[in-house]
Amino acid sequence: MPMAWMSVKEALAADPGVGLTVKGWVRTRRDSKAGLSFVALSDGSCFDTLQIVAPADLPNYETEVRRLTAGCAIEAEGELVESGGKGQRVEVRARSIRAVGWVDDPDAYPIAAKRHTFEYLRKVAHLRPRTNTFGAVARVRHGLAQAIHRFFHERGFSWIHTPIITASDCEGAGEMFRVSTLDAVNPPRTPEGGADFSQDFFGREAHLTVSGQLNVECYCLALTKVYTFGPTFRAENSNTSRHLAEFWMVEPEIAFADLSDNADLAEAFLKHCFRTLLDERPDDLAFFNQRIDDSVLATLEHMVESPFERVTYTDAVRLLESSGERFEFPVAWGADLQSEHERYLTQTTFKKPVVVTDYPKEIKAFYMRLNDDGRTVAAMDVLAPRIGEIIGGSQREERLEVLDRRIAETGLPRENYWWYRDLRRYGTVPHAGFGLGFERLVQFCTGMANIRDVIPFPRTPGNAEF
RNA sequence: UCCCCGAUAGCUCAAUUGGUAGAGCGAGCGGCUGUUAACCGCUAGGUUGCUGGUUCGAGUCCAGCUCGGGGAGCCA
Repeated sequence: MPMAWMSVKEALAADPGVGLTVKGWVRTRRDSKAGLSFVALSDGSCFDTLQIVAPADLPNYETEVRRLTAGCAIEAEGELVESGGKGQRVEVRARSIRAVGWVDDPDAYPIAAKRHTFEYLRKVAHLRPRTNTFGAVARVRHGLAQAIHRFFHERGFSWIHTPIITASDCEGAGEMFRVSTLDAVNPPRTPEGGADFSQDFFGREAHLTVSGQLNVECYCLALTKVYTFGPTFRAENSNTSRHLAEFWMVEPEIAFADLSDNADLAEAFLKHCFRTLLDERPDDLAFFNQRIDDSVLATLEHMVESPFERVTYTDAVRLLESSGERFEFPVAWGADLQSEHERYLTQTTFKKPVVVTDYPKEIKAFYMRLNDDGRTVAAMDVLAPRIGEIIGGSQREERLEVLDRRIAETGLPRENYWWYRDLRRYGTVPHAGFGLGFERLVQFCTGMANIRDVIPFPRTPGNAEF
Protein backbone atom coordinates (compact mmCIF):
# COMPACT_ATOMS: atom_id res chain seq x y z
CA MET A 1 0.00 0.00 0.00
CA PRO A 2 1.73 3.21 -1.13
CA MET A 3 2.00 6.07 1.34
CA ALA A 4 0.04 9.28 0.73
CA TRP A 5 1.67 11.66 -1.72
CA MET A 6 2.56 14.93 0.00
CA SER A 7 3.97 18.09 -1.53
CA VAL A 8 7.28 19.40 -0.23
CA LYS A 9 5.34 22.26 1.35
CA GLU A 10 3.02 19.87 3.17
CA ALA A 11 5.87 17.62 4.26
CA LEU A 12 7.89 20.51 5.68
CA ALA A 13 4.87 21.54 7.77
CA ALA A 14 3.93 18.03 8.95
CA ASP A 15 4.75 16.34 12.24
CA PRO A 16 7.47 13.68 12.36
CA GLY A 17 6.27 10.10 12.38
CA VAL A 18 4.02 10.08 9.33
CA GLY A 19 4.65 7.85 6.35
CA LEU A 20 4.65 9.63 3.01
CA THR A 21 5.57 9.65 -0.64
CA VAL A 22 7.19 12.71 -2.18
CA LYS A 23 7.85 13.42 -5.85
CA GLY A 24 9.94 16.06 -7.50
CA TRP A 25 13.27 17.02 -9.02
CA VAL A 26 16.73 16.66 -7.50
CA ARG A 27 18.52 19.90 -6.74
CA THR A 28 21.68 18.41 -5.21
CA ARG A 29 22.95 15.06 -3.97
CA ARG A 30 25.64 14.68 -1.31
CA ASP A 31 27.10 11.35 -0.28
CA SER A 32 28.38 10.43 3.14
CA LYS A 33 30.66 7.50 3.87
CA ALA A 34 28.62 6.91 7.01
CA GLY A 35 26.40 5.02 4.56
CA LEU A 36 24.02 7.73 3.50
CA SER A 37 23.20 10.04 0.66
CA PHE A 38 21.38 13.33 1.04
CA VAL A 39 19.07 14.44 -1.74
CA ALA A 40 17.61 17.95 -1.82
CA LEU A 41 14.19 17.66 -3.47
CA SER A 42 12.14 20.45 -5.02
CA ASP A 43 8.61 20.26 -6.41
CA GLY A 44 7.88 23.97 -6.66
CA SER A 45 5.20 23.96 -3.96
CA CYS A 46 7.28 26.33 -1.85
CA PHE A 47 10.69 27.93 -1.87
CA ASP A 48 12.49 25.38 0.31
CA THR A 49 13.73 21.96 -0.67
CA LEU A 50 13.02 18.80 1.31
CA GLN A 51 16.00 16.71 2.41
CA ILE A 52 15.72 13.01 1.69
CA VAL A 53 18.10 10.69 3.48
CA ALA A 54 18.89 7.58 1.49
CA PRO A 55 20.59 4.79 3.46
CA ALA A 56 23.21 2.75 1.61
CA ASP A 57 21.25 -0.48 2.12
CA LEU A 58 18.58 0.53 -0.39
CA PRO A 59 18.66 -2.16 -3.10
CA ASN A 60 19.28 0.41 -5.84
CA TYR A 61 21.68 2.55 -3.80
CA GLU A 62 24.77 2.00 -6.00
CA THR A 63 22.92 1.53 -9.28
CA GLU A 64 20.55 4.51 -9.02
CA VAL A 65 20.74 6.70 -5.92
CA ARG A 66 24.46 7.36 -6.29
CA ARG A 67 23.90 8.31 -9.93
CA LEU A 68 21.29 10.99 -9.21
CA THR A 69 22.29 14.45 -10.42
CA ALA A 70 20.66 17.86 -10.52
CA GLY A 71 17.45 17.74 -12.56
CA CYS A 72 16.62 14.04 -12.15
CA ALA A 73 12.96 13.30 -11.36
CA ILE A 74 12.34 10.90 -8.47
CA GLU A 75 9.70 9.43 -6.21
CA ALA A 76 10.68 8.65 -2.64
CA GLU A 77 8.70 6.76 -0.04
CA GLY A 78 9.52 6.71 3.62
CA GLU A 79 8.95 8.30 6.99
CA LEU A 80 9.11 11.93 8.01
CA VAL A 81 11.60 12.19 10.89
CA GLU A 82 13.26 14.89 12.93
CA SER A 83 16.43 15.85 11.15
CA GLY A 84 19.67 14.45 12.51
CA GLY A 85 21.57 17.39 11.05
CA LYS A 86 21.43 21.13 11.22
CA GLY A 87 19.65 23.30 8.71
CA GLN A 88 16.21 21.72 8.61
CA ARG A 89 13.56 20.68 11.13
CA VAL A 90 12.45 17.51 9.39
CA GLU A 91 13.63 15.22 6.62
CA VAL A 92 12.46 12.04 4.91
CA ARG A 93 14.14 8.78 5.83
CA ALA A 94 13.65 6.90 2.58
CA ARG A 95 12.53 3.27 2.40
CA SER A 96 12.61 3.42 -1.37
CA ILE A 97 13.70 5.85 -4.03
CA ARG A 98 12.64 5.43 -7.65
CA ALA A 99 14.30 7.30 -10.46
CA VAL A 100 11.46 8.44 -12.73
CA GLY A 101 13.40 10.51 -15.24
CA TRP A 102 17.17 10.69 -15.68
CA VAL A 103 19.28 13.57 -16.93
CA ASP A 104 20.85 12.54 -20.23
CA ASP A 105 24.23 14.21 -19.93
CA PRO A 106 24.84 15.73 -16.48
CA ASP A 107 27.82 17.69 -17.73
CA ALA A 108 25.66 19.50 -20.28
CA TYR A 109 22.52 19.95 -18.13
CA PRO A 110 21.84 23.68 -18.51
CA ILE A 111 20.77 24.23 -14.89
CA ALA A 112 23.88 23.22 -12.98
CA ALA A 113 23.85 23.58 -9.20
CA LYS A 114 25.61 26.91 -9.33
CA ARG A 115 24.91 30.57 -10.02
CA HIS A 116 23.73 31.52 -13.49
CA THR A 117 23.18 34.92 -15.00
CA PHE A 118 19.63 35.91 -15.94
CA GLU A 119 20.82 36.58 -19.50
CA TYR A 120 21.94 32.98 -19.79
CA LEU A 121 18.77 31.60 -18.23
CA ARG A 122 16.64 33.43 -20.82
CA LYS A 123 18.26 31.20 -23.42
CA VAL A 124 17.00 28.14 -21.52
CA ALA A 125 13.56 29.51 -20.67
CA HIS A 126 12.11 25.97 -20.78
CA LEU A 127 14.29 24.91 -17.84
CA ARG A 128 14.70 28.11 -15.85
CA PRO A 129 11.55 27.54 -13.73
CA ARG A 130 13.65 24.88 -11.95
CA THR A 131 15.87 27.55 -10.41
CA ASN A 132 15.25 29.23 -7.07
CA THR A 133 14.62 32.61 -8.65
CA PHE A 134 12.22 31.62 -11.40
CA GLY A 135 10.29 29.25 -9.16
CA ALA A 136 9.84 32.13 -6.72
CA VAL A 137 8.81 34.50 -9.51
CA ALA A 138 6.20 32.02 -10.73
CA ARG A 139 4.68 31.65 -7.26
CA VAL A 140 4.67 35.42 -6.66
CA ARG A 141 3.07 35.97 -10.06
CA HIS A 142 0.34 33.50 -9.23
CA GLY A 143 -0.16 34.99 -5.77
CA LEU A 144 -0.57 38.47 -7.20
CA ALA A 145 -2.98 37.29 -9.89
CA GLN A 146 -5.15 35.62 -7.27
CA ALA A 147 -4.97 38.67 -5.01
CA ILE A 148 -6.18 40.86 -7.87
CA HIS A 149 -9.19 38.70 -8.63
CA ARG A 150 -10.06 38.46 -4.94
CA PHE A 151 -9.74 42.22 -4.44
CA PHE A 152 -12.22 42.97 -7.20
CA HIS A 153 -14.57 40.09 -6.45
CA GLU A 154 -14.88 41.08 -2.78
CA ARG A 155 -15.78 44.63 -3.85
CA GLY A 156 -18.51 43.61 -6.28
CA PHE A 157 -16.57 43.97 -9.53
CA SER A 158 -17.28 41.67 -12.47
CA TRP A 159 -14.41 40.28 -14.53
CA ILE A 160 -15.17 41.10 -18.17
CA HIS A 161 -13.49 39.03 -20.87
CA THR A 162 -12.81 41.69 -23.46
CA PRO A 163 -11.69 40.48 -26.89
CA ILE A 164 -8.11 39.65 -27.82
CA ILE A 165 -8.80 40.31 -31.49
CA THR A 166 -10.13 43.72 -32.36
CA ALA A 167 -11.52 44.42 -35.81
CA SER A 168 -12.11 48.08 -35.11
CA ASP A 169 -9.10 50.37 -35.16
CA CYS A 170 -10.57 52.40 -32.33
CA GLU A 171 -7.80 51.79 -29.90
CA GLY A 172 -5.18 53.91 -31.56
CA ALA A 173 -2.53 53.47 -28.86
CA GLY A 174 0.67 52.43 -30.55
CA GLU A 175 1.61 49.91 -33.22
CA MET A 176 -0.56 46.80 -33.46
CA PHE A 177 -0.02 43.22 -34.64
CA ARG A 178 -2.18 42.36 -37.65
CA VAL A 179 -4.34 39.24 -37.51
CA SER A 180 -4.99 37.89 -40.99
CA THR A 181 -5.65 34.70 -42.90
CA LEU A 182 -4.87 36.27 -46.26
CA ASP A 183 -2.07 34.79 -48.34
CA ALA A 184 0.93 36.81 -47.18
CA VAL A 185 2.73 36.45 -50.51
CA ASN A 186 -0.17 37.03 -52.93
CA PRO A 187 -3.07 38.66 -51.09
CA PRO A 188 -6.18 39.72 -53.00
CA ARG A 189 -5.71 43.32 -54.16
CA THR A 190 -7.83 46.44 -54.15
CA PRO A 191 -7.94 48.50 -57.36
CA GLU A 192 -5.32 50.74 -55.72
CA GLY A 193 -2.98 47.76 -55.33
CA GLY A 194 -3.07 47.35 -51.54
CA ALA A 195 -4.16 44.17 -49.77
CA ASP A 196 -7.95 43.82 -49.92
CA PHE A 197 -8.90 43.22 -46.30
CA SER A 198 -12.60 43.05 -47.19
CA GLN A 199 -11.76 39.49 -48.26
CA ASP A 200 -9.96 38.76 -45.01
CA PHE A 201 -11.37 36.52 -42.25
CA PHE A 202 -13.28 39.29 -40.45
CA GLY A 203 -14.17 41.17 -43.62
CA ARG A 204 -11.94 44.01 -42.49
CA GLU A 205 -8.49 44.65 -41.13
CA ALA A 206 -8.05 43.08 -37.68
CA HIS A 207 -5.39 43.34 -34.96
CA LEU A 208 -4.44 42.04 -31.54
CA THR A 209 -5.75 44.28 -28.80
CA VAL A 210 -3.61 46.98 -27.23
CA SER A 211 -6.16 47.65 -24.48
CA GLY A 212 -9.50 46.36 -23.33
CA GLN A 213 -10.54 49.76 -22.04
CA LEU A 214 -12.95 50.89 -24.75
CA ASN A 215 -14.76 47.56 -24.64
CA VAL A 216 -14.88 47.39 -20.88
CA GLU A 217 -16.41 50.87 -20.71
CA CYS A 218 -19.52 49.38 -22.36
CA TYR A 219 -19.88 46.93 -19.51
CA CYS A 220 -19.02 49.57 -16.93
CA LEU A 221 -22.06 51.56 -18.06
CA ALA A 222 -24.25 48.57 -17.26
CA LEU A 223 -22.59 46.64 -14.42
CA THR A 224 -21.11 49.72 -12.68
CA LYS A 225 -17.92 48.06 -11.40
CA VAL A 226 -15.93 45.93 -13.85
CA TYR A 227 -12.37 44.98 -14.73
CA THR A 228 -10.35 43.16 -17.34
CA PHE A 229 -7.32 40.98 -16.74
CA GLY A 230 -5.74 39.47 -19.81
CA PRO A 231 -2.99 39.57 -22.40
CA THR A 232 -2.25 42.73 -24.34
CA PHE A 233 -0.05 43.26 -27.38
CA ARG A 234 2.11 46.12 -28.59
CA ALA A 235 4.14 45.90 -31.78
CA GLU A 236 6.44 48.73 -30.70
CA ASN A 237 10.14 48.21 -31.29
CA SER A 238 10.85 48.66 -27.60
CA ASN A 239 14.08 47.29 -26.20
CA THR A 240 14.03 48.07 -22.51
CA SER A 241 13.85 46.29 -19.17
CA ARG A 242 10.27 47.55 -18.76
CA HIS A 243 8.58 46.64 -22.07
CA LEU A 244 7.22 43.47 -23.63
CA ALA A 245 5.42 42.88 -26.93
CA GLU A 246 2.99 40.59 -25.07
CA PHE A 247 2.10 41.45 -21.50
CA TRP A 248 -0.79 41.16 -19.08
CA MET A 249 -2.85 44.14 -18.08
CA VAL A 250 -5.45 44.80 -15.39
CA GLU A 251 -8.02 47.47 -16.27
CA PRO A 252 -10.74 48.33 -13.74
CA GLU A 253 -13.48 50.74 -14.75
CA ILE A 254 -15.96 52.31 -12.32
CA ALA A 255 -19.19 54.24 -13.04
CA PHE A 256 -20.47 57.24 -11.09
CA ALA A 257 -16.88 57.99 -10.22
CA ASP A 258 -14.35 60.76 -10.77
CA LEU A 259 -10.56 60.95 -10.83
CA SER A 260 -10.31 61.11 -7.05
CA ASP A 261 -12.34 57.89 -6.72
CA ASN A 262 -10.06 56.38 -9.34
CA ALA A 263 -6.91 57.28 -7.42
CA ASP A 264 -8.47 55.90 -4.22
CA LEU A 265 -9.19 52.65 -6.01
CA ALA A 266 -5.66 52.41 -7.40
CA GLU A 267 -4.14 52.95 -3.98
CA ALA A 268 -6.41 50.46 -2.21
CA PHE A 269 -5.78 47.98 -5.00
CA LEU A 270 -1.98 48.16 -4.81
CA LYS A 271 -2.01 48.00 -1.01
CA HIS A 272 -4.21 44.91 -1.10
CA CYS A 273 -1.77 43.24 -3.49
CA PHE A 274 1.23 44.01 -1.30
CA ARG A 275 -0.51 42.97 1.92
CA THR A 276 -1.61 39.67 0.39
CA LEU A 277 1.87 38.92 -0.90
CA LEU A 278 3.47 39.68 2.47
CA ASP A 279 0.97 37.32 4.12
CA GLU A 280 1.05 34.47 1.62
CA ARG A 281 4.58 34.36 0.14
CA PRO A 282 6.98 35.26 2.95
CA ASP A 283 9.37 32.50 1.83
CA ASP A 284 9.80 33.83 -1.68
CA LEU A 285 9.89 37.48 -0.59
CA ALA A 286 12.63 36.66 1.92
CA PHE A 287 14.64 35.18 -0.93
CA PHE A 288 14.19 38.23 -3.16
CA ASN A 289 15.10 40.48 -0.27
CA GLN A 290 18.25 38.50 0.46
CA ARG A 291 19.50 37.79 -3.06
CA ILE A 292 17.90 40.23 -5.51
CA ASP A 293 17.09 43.54 -3.81
CA ASP A 294 17.53 44.10 -0.08
CA SER A 295 14.93 46.90 -0.03
CA VAL A 296 11.97 44.86 -1.29
CA LEU A 297 10.52 43.78 2.08
CA ALA A 298 10.87 47.15 3.77
CA THR A 299 9.38 48.90 0.76
CA LEU A 300 6.32 46.65 0.60
CA GLU A 301 5.75 46.87 4.35
CA HIS A 302 6.08 50.64 4.26
CA MET A 303 3.71 50.96 1.34
CA VAL A 304 0.80 49.11 2.93
CA GLU A 305 0.88 51.54 5.85
CA SER A 306 1.60 54.99 4.45
CA PRO A 307 -0.67 56.96 2.12
CA PHE A 308 0.54 57.51 -1.44
CA GLU A 309 1.66 60.99 -2.36
CA ARG A 310 -0.69 62.86 -4.70
CA VAL A 311 0.45 65.80 -6.75
CA THR A 312 -0.83 67.56 -9.85
CA TYR A 313 1.28 67.62 -12.96
CA THR A 314 1.59 71.39 -12.62
CA ASP A 315 2.88 71.09 -9.05
CA ALA A 316 5.21 68.25 -10.04
CA VAL A 317 6.74 70.47 -12.71
CA ARG A 318 7.19 73.24 -10.14
CA LEU A 319 8.84 70.81 -7.70
CA LEU A 320 11.24 69.60 -10.38
CA GLU A 321 12.05 73.12 -11.55
CA SER A 322 12.84 74.30 -8.04
CA SER A 323 14.74 71.14 -7.08
CA GLY A 324 18.10 72.50 -8.16
CA GLU A 325 18.74 69.17 -9.85
CA ARG A 326 20.40 69.25 -13.26
CA PHE A 327 18.39 67.05 -15.60
CA GLU A 328 19.53 65.86 -19.00
CA PHE A 329 16.12 66.87 -20.34
CA PRO A 330 14.80 70.22 -19.15
CA VAL A 331 11.53 70.34 -17.21
CA ALA A 332 8.85 72.43 -18.87
CA TRP A 333 5.09 72.67 -18.43
CA GLY A 334 3.51 70.98 -21.47
CA ALA A 335 6.21 68.39 -21.99
CA ASP A 336 5.80 64.83 -20.74
CA LEU A 337 7.80 63.84 -17.67
CA GLN A 338 11.00 62.01 -18.61
CA SER A 339 12.14 58.80 -16.92
CA GLU A 340 14.72 60.79 -14.94
CA HIS A 341 12.01 63.20 -13.73
CA GLU A 342 9.78 60.36 -12.58
CA ARG A 343 12.71 58.75 -10.81
CA TYR A 344 13.52 62.00 -9.04
CA LEU A 345 9.95 62.37 -7.78
CA THR A 346 9.62 58.81 -6.50
CA GLN A 347 13.13 58.16 -5.28
CA THR A 348 14.37 61.56 -4.12
CA THR A 349 11.46 63.93 -3.47
CA PHE A 350 8.89 61.59 -1.93
CA LYS A 351 10.63 58.20 -1.61
CA LYS A 352 7.35 56.37 -2.26
CA PRO A 353 4.73 55.92 -4.98
CA VAL A 354 3.42 59.17 -6.37
CA VAL A 355 0.08 59.76 -8.09
CA VAL A 356 0.54 62.53 -10.64
CA THR A 357 -2.76 63.99 -11.90
CA ASP A 358 -4.16 66.52 -14.36
CA TYR A 359 -1.77 66.45 -17.29
CA PRO A 360 -1.82 68.85 -20.27
CA LYS A 361 -4.42 67.59 -22.73
CA GLU A 362 -1.94 67.65 -25.61
CA ILE A 363 0.13 64.78 -24.20
CA LYS A 364 -2.79 62.53 -23.25
CA ALA A 365 -5.42 60.44 -25.04
CA PHE A 366 -8.60 61.88 -26.56
CA TYR A 367 -10.96 60.01 -24.22
CA MET A 368 -9.63 61.61 -21.02
CA ARG A 369 -12.00 64.12 -19.43
CA LEU A 370 -11.26 67.76 -20.10
CA ASN A 371 -10.85 69.79 -16.89
CA ASP A 372 -12.57 73.13 -16.33
CA ASP A 373 -9.33 74.99 -17.04
CA GLY A 374 -9.56 73.80 -20.64
CA ARG A 375 -5.82 73.02 -20.66
CA THR A 376 -5.56 69.82 -18.64
CA VAL A 377 -7.33 66.47 -18.52
CA ALA A 378 -8.32 64.31 -15.55
CA ALA A 379 -5.51 61.81 -16.07
CA MET A 380 -3.35 60.09 -13.49
CA ASP A 381 -0.13 58.12 -13.51
CA VAL A 382 0.98 56.12 -10.50
CA LEU A 383 4.76 56.22 -10.47
CA ALA A 384 6.66 53.64 -8.45
CA PRO A 385 10.25 53.93 -7.27
CA ARG A 386 12.74 52.16 -9.55
CA ILE A 387 10.33 51.09 -12.30
CA GLY A 388 8.44 54.28 -13.12
CA GLU A 389 4.88 54.21 -14.41
CA ILE A 390 3.05 51.21 -12.98
CA ILE A 391 -0.49 52.53 -13.54
CA GLY A 392 -1.92 54.92 -16.09
CA GLY A 393 -5.55 55.99 -15.91
CA SER A 394 -8.10 58.76 -16.18
CA GLN A 395 -11.62 59.92 -15.71
CA ARG A 396 -13.29 59.41 -19.09
CA GLU A 397 -14.91 62.17 -21.11
CA GLU A 398 -18.64 61.50 -20.65
CA ARG A 399 -19.93 64.65 -22.49
CA LEU A 400 -20.57 63.84 -26.14
CA GLU A 401 -19.94 67.32 -27.49
CA VAL A 402 -16.61 67.60 -25.65
CA LEU A 403 -15.60 64.09 -26.75
CA ASP A 404 -16.41 64.94 -30.37
CA ARG A 405 -14.32 68.09 -30.15
CA ARG A 406 -11.38 66.11 -28.73
CA ILE A 407 -11.72 63.46 -31.45
CA ALA A 408 -11.64 66.19 -34.07
CA GLU A 409 -8.66 67.96 -32.44
CA THR A 410 -6.74 64.70 -32.42
CA GLY A 411 -7.51 64.16 -36.10
CA LEU A 412 -9.28 60.85 -35.56
CA PRO A 413 -12.18 59.66 -37.79
CA ARG A 414 -15.35 60.11 -35.73
CA GLU A 415 -17.26 57.35 -37.54
CA ASN A 416 -14.85 54.70 -36.24
CA TYR A 417 -15.97 55.50 -32.71
CA TRP A 418 -19.70 55.21 -33.30
CA TRP A 419 -20.35 52.68 -30.58
CA TYR A 420 -18.03 54.39 -28.12
CA ARG A 421 -19.91 57.65 -28.79
CA ASP A 422 -23.25 55.85 -28.30
CA LEU A 423 -22.29 55.31 -24.65
CA ARG A 424 -22.42 59.11 -24.32
CA ARG A 425 -25.81 59.30 -26.05
CA TYR A 426 -27.59 56.67 -23.97
CA GLY A 427 -27.41 57.20 -20.21
CA THR A 428 -23.94 58.61 -19.96
CA VAL A 429 -22.41 58.97 -16.48
CA PRO A 430 -19.08 60.12 -15.10
CA HIS A 431 -16.75 57.14 -15.01
CA ALA A 432 -13.08 56.40 -14.63
CA GLY A 433 -10.55 53.62 -14.76
CA PHE A 434 -6.91 52.71 -15.07
CA GLY A 435 -4.52 50.19 -16.57
CA LEU A 436 -1.93 48.34 -14.53
CA GLY A 437 0.97 46.55 -16.17
CA PHE A 438 0.91 43.21 -14.37
CA GLU A 439 4.56 42.40 -15.07
CA ARG A 440 5.62 45.79 -13.71
CA LEU A 441 3.75 44.96 -10.51
CA VAL A 442 5.63 41.65 -10.30
CA GLN A 443 8.88 43.50 -10.92
CA PHE A 444 8.13 45.97 -8.17
CA CYS A 445 7.28 43.23 -5.65
CA THR A 446 10.28 41.03 -6.41
CA GLY A 447 12.99 43.56 -7.22
CA MET A 448 13.67 41.77 -10.51
CA ALA A 449 15.45 44.29 -12.72
CA ASN A 450 14.30 43.03 -16.14
CA ILE A 451 10.67 42.53 -17.12
CA ARG A 452 11.72 39.57 -19.27
CA ASP A 453 12.44 37.68 -16.07
CA VAL A 454 8.98 38.02 -14.51
CA ILE A 455 6.94 36.45 -17.35
CA PRO A 456 7.39 32.75 -18.20
CA PHE A 457 8.13 33.16 -21.91
CA PRO A 458 8.89 36.76 -22.83
CA ARG A 459 8.03 38.12 -26.27
CA THR A 460 10.21 41.02 -27.38
CA PRO A 461 11.42 42.25 -30.78
CA GLY A 462 13.27 39.35 -32.38
CA ASN A 463 12.47 36.91 -29.59
CA ALA A 464 9.68 34.30 -29.58
CA GLU A 465 11.79 31.14 -29.39
CA PHE A 466 9.82 29.29 -26.74
C1' U B 1 14.56 53.11 -33.60
C1' C B 2 19.01 56.04 -31.41
C1' C B 3 23.66 56.16 -28.11
C1' C B 4 27.28 53.19 -25.37
C1' C B 5 29.29 48.28 -24.11
C1' G B 6 29.96 43.16 -24.95
C1' A B 7 30.34 37.82 -27.36
C1' U B 8 36.75 32.89 -25.26
C1' A B 9 35.35 25.37 -22.06
C1' G B 10 28.54 23.21 -19.84
C1' C B 11 28.44 28.23 -16.75
C1' U B 12 31.24 32.87 -14.86
C1' C B 13 35.46 35.09 -16.46
C1' A B 14 41.19 35.84 -17.52
C1' A B 15 44.87 35.95 -21.56
C1' U B 16 50.84 41.95 -21.34
C1' U B 17 53.11 46.11 -27.10
C1' G B 18 49.65 40.98 -32.23
C1' G B 19 53.68 35.47 -30.77
C1' U B 20 52.00 27.66 -28.19
C1' A B 21 44.29 29.61 -24.99
C1' G B 22 44.09 29.54 -18.63
C1' A B 23 41.43 29.65 -13.77
C1' G B 24 37.13 29.05 -10.70
C1' C B 25 32.52 26.69 -10.59
C1' G B 26 29.95 22.60 -12.80
C1' A B 27 30.75 17.31 -14.71
C1' G B 28 33.39 12.22 -14.35
C1' C B 29 36.61 9.09 -11.16
C1' G B 30 38.95 8.43 -6.29
C1' G B 31 39.55 10.03 -0.97
C1' C B 32 37.12 12.06 3.50
C1' U B 33 32.71 13.42 5.97
C1' G B 34 24.98 13.38 9.26
C1' U B 35 25.99 16.14 4.60
C1' U B 36 23.68 20.92 3.37
C1' A B 37 27.61 27.19 -1.19
C1' A B 38 30.89 20.81 1.79
C1' C B 39 36.23 19.71 1.56
C1' C B 40 41.04 17.30 -0.86
C1' G B 41 43.34 14.89 -5.32
C1' C B 42 43.16 13.40 -10.46
C1' U B 43 40.75 13.52 -15.43
C1' A B 44 38.02 15.10 -19.53
C1' G B 45 36.28 19.38 -21.85
C1' G B 46 37.87 24.97 -27.11
C1' U B 47 36.55 25.82 -35.22
C1' U B 48 37.78 32.24 -29.22
C1' G B 49 29.55 34.40 -32.31
C1' C B 50 29.51 34.61 -38.14
C1' U B 51 31.78 36.51 -42.86
C1' G B 52 35.67 38.95 -44.97
C1' G B 53 40.26 41.99 -44.56
C1' U B 54 45.43 43.60 -42.66
C1' U B 55 49.85 40.61 -41.10
C1' C B 56 55.24 35.94 -41.41
C1' G B 57 51.61 35.24 -37.47
C1' A B 58 44.92 37.52 -35.06
C1' G B 59 41.17 35.73 -29.03
C1' U B 60 43.78 40.56 -29.62
C1' C B 61 43.80 45.26 -35.18
C1' C B 62 39.90 46.86 -39.29
C1' A B 63 34.90 46.39 -41.86
C1' G B 64 30.13 44.24 -42.21
C1' C B 65 26.53 41.00 -40.02
C1' U B 66 24.02 38.24 -35.95
C1' C B 67 22.85 37.95 -30.93
C1' G B 68 22.99 39.93 -25.95
C1' G B 69 23.41 43.86 -21.99
C1' G B 70 22.90 49.11 -20.11
C1' G B 71 20.66 53.88 -21.18
C1' A B 72 16.91 56.82 -24.16
C1' G B 73 12.23 57.15 -26.83
C1' C B 74 7.22 54.79 -27.13
C1' C B 75 4.18 53.12 -22.92
C1' A B 76 1.74 49.50 -18.93
